[in-house]
Amino acid sequence: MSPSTTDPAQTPRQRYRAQVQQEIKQTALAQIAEGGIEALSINAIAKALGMSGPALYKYFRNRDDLLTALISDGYEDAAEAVRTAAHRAADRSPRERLLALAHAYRDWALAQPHRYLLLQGTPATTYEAPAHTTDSARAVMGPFLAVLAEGTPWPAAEPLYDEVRAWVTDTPAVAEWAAAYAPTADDPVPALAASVLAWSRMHGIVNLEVQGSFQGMGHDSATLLALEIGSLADAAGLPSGA
Amino acid sequence: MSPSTTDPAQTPRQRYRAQVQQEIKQTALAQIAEGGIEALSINAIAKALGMSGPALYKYFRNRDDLLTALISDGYEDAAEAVRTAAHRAADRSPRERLLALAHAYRDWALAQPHRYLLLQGTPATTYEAPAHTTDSARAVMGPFLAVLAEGTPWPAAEPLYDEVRAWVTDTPAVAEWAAAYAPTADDPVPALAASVLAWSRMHGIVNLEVQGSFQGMGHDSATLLALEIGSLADAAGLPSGA
DNA sequence: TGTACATCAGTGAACGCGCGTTCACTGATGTAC
DNA sequence: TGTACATCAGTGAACGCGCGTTCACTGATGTAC
Repeated sequence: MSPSTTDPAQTPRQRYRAQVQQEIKQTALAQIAEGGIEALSINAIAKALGMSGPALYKYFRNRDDLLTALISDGYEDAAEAVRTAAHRAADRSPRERLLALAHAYRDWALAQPHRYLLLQGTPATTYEAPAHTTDSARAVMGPFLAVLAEGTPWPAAEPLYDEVRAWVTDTPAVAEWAAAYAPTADDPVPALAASVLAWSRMHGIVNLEVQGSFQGMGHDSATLLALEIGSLADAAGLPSGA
Repeated sequence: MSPSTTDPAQTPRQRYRAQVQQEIKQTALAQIAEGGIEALSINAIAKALGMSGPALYKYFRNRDDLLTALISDGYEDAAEAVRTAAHRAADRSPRERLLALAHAYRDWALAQPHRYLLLQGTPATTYEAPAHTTDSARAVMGPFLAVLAEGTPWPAAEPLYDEVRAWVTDTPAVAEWAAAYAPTADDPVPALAASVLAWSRMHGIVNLEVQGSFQGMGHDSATLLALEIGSLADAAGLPSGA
């Protein structure tokens, strides 16, 4: 939320510029929170900030540029939230750490649903997702991989192994990513497969919750998440002892 | 897709009216397929059909009305697809039937992603979901419940039971729904809890796939779905024999 | 320290656009007697 | 069977609106000598 609060290497002008840019993004988020992506309007933001419309073009090349920045920020922020949870739970058991990560992600999503939907909601067709989105998603997923690398191969997940292995060998970026987050594992495939499972289970729950689809089904999603991620942890052989 | 193709009880005028209404909806879907919900425009539809803009107001009160109709149709169609799969797999084992339902749902979603996103994508904030949406979702979920009712209570899912039980007792519509799809079960709660799990697992996978989030993770979602729903079937005690 | 110049944030007018929606109307189709 | 009337699909003009974006500009801030 507050990157580079004060960087002494910046000139006053640069600092001012960064600050206004930040204000624009915040106002944009407020608008999206209220009316969805379609409510994001350059002119309306300018008005809210007491500027003329064209002034914003000094800060963002166009509407898509602004949207891209918001999405990037969102991924970074989510990754940060997950990373923080990982640090805080560092001395707990792997099983508990995995649960902590999942709950942190959910909490982040629920605290600012509009931002979550910016990342996971319907992709705007006009807007072309930049390539680095994939990297950003991996930054969020990384800590999950790291924990799951402490587990053991898992017979039931084997059908996925071939595909996941092909993925790793075909995509250098993935190999690097796996090496970064699961450096001790001699074969990252089982942990990667487990990560994909964790990812889809977690998003299944959080998506439905954020979109309100669970309103008609009276249950606490936290319980559901604990159950699903917990059973995954067990299946993946994550130690639960202290 | 083609409700009431020819109903002899209708006057010619009514038939014509129904047909034009159908054409409008089809054109609307085509536009959404191409440019997302924000591309849905009364005027553009009229143009595509060779009519003047205001003519559409003879068929739909306004834009939201049309959108509501599209969503209703979508739910009905999805429910139909799931029901068909249930009938076709009627003589297979419960486990295989559950898998068939899930795959049918996924297939439906992948065949027309824009329609799926209409139901499961980001809710348009301007658009207020009508109450009967919940009923429609239940019509899709029903067959899953019916199959899962053939399973056995499942210790690991017990944390959910209390919440689900409260849901059933507090909501008459849910009790009715459960009675309709799981009539033989003396306690529908375990099957309901299992349904919620199936629902979230399935949507986790399908959502991510439809939104393209899985592009960067090279695996076949069908495998993933089979794995996740299969393990759920096992855990829920669904017989797999013929 | 003072002057000349460059940078750059922000303005106001203007562009063309497509949107949803209303209104009074025309003319064809169907209905009642 | 023919005539008078009602229904209703569709039109064209018009409404006000907000949008993204461009352009030539002003005036303040910063920089170089």
